[in-house]
Amino acid sequence: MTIHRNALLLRVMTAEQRLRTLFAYDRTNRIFSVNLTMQQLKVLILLTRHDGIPSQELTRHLGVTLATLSGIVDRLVAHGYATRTEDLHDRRIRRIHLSPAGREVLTEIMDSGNRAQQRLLARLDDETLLMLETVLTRLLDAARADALEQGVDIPDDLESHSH
Amino acid sequence: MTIHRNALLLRVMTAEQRLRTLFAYDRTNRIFSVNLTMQQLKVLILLTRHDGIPSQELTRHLGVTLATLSGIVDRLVAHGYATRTEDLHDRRIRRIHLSPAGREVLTEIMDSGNRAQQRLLARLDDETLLMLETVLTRLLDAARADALEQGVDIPDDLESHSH
DNA sequence: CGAACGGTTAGCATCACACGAACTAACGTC
DNA sequence: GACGTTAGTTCGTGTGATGCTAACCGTTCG
Repeated sequence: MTIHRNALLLRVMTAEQRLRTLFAYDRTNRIFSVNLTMQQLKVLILLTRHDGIPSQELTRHLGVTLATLSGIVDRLVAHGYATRTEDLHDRRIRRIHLSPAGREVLTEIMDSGNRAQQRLLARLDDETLLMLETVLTRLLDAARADALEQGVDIPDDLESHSH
Repeated sequence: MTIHRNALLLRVMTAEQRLRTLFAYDRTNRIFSVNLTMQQLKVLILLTRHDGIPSQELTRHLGVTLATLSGIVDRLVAHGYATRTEDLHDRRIRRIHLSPAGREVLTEIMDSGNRAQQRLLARLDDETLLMLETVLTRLLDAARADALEQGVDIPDDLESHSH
């Protein structure tokens, strides 16, 4: 049983990998049209998981000084992708937030294969779609259980939608 | 029927989006540790779909001159991420190839949520895994049909494994 | 009040990219 | 073979982003 299960897991992961390969490198990806540097992208990614993070903490994640980070954030703010606010309890602290435009551009970059994938979904018969829905629902349940075990934050919309 | 199907498609896509959100912004992503600029990353992405592409075509995709591209490729070659070869029929033409190291780093960047995803798969019961396998197989079939219709190249390992 | 802290600014250096110009090798046509 | 065109590389120049240290200012805390 375990051997069969391992083979099954492997088959699933291999198939997934292949699909991902097909989608991941879509050259219509937003990354080709957006004007972001790597450090800017890294900050945006960090803000997705830690919106409102203080600058000091960002410097630790990025491994740069406050002076450098200040410049990076300046330029993100100038692009409209991030905003700065003062901490409520300590006015020295600047909290850096992802702006709606920043979130949007990041979503577009990360959703690189979405359009192609939607084309594929439209080709599936209803039975397969229902199966996929079941699987995804169980995966989301597993994700929530996993997150609980890891003590990891779950995005609000994920959590509120479970009920 | 169509209304039901549309609702089903929407549910599937929404669930997928949620899962993707969970995985996409993992800050252990290789992107935080690799020393690549955006233009270099773009070239690597392009090479994944068009390995051995002539320089001239790369300039069109990137929207830069040959002089600029030459520098970018120089640095990718220096990093060990790409190689240059001469075209077999026209010795003026340089074909740019993704190196194994280049492919590896790109795979690591794109597979940002892979470890977390494997943890989730291990939580699924066999029935769900079998359903997932069926779905993925059908998705791959759809992908191949889609690619044929679009006249798009399929990576060799995808094609050879269908038989 | 003074020391410590968080963030910003200025100055400087480096790197990558971007372009046009110049150059060389290669190709195709006459 | 001569010639015009093409593909790519190199060079020089300029720009922007990043990276650091030092100085500065406002804020916090003992």
